[in-house]
Amino acid sequence: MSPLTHCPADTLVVLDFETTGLSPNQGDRAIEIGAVKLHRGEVVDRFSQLMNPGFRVSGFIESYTGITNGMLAGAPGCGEVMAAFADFIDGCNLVAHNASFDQRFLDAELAAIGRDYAGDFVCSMLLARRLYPDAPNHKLGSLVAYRGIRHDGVFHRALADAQMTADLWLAMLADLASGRDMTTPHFALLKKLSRTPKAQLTRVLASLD
DNA sequence: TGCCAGGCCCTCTTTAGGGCCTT
Repeated sequence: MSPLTHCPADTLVVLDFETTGLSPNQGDRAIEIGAVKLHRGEVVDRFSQLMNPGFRVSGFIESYTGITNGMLAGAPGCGEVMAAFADFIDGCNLVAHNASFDQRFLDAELAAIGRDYAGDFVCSMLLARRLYPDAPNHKLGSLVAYRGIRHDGVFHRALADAQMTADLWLAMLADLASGRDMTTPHFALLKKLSRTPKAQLTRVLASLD
């Protein structure tokens, strides 16, 4: 059976975690997952859920995310939420901003419940560094402003950040498609571009023409 | 008591160091 049997190749999930800190290896856990499922550039589904990590989050995290210990007290545990999320992604390819961060938490939280995923990860930040080298910086909020993407002013909440990342992804796809036949998702191509050394980028982009 | 991430990228590099980005 193909790993993408349940999730077509032209469907991908853009996701974002809010967490208790920076490293699952240091005991940090996820506290919120938000995701937008895109099919041929259109939003077809969303996933948004707080989850209780089993301990109190720091004041910094409460302030940074707006997610309070009170909000988490009534939330389901990480295992229950992540099981549902594993069903949601179900073989889809995945996109996140600074994907190495979200991938670490996805790996850790799914491993904790004996689940896995089959899709491939691409990092929107690495791709943005290639496509927008003149941006002030490559933080998600800065890129959204740089590219003129509309948003609702909510930052550092999982679904809002996932939606902005999805919009940034589609904007980058549109910029790449300018003058090119890019009617298909080209997920593998975008992953290749995001990891192309700077010195080779011009040649790779030229190969698309 | 003090410390505590990790992958990618650039450069004053490659026998390394430091900034960026995520919470």
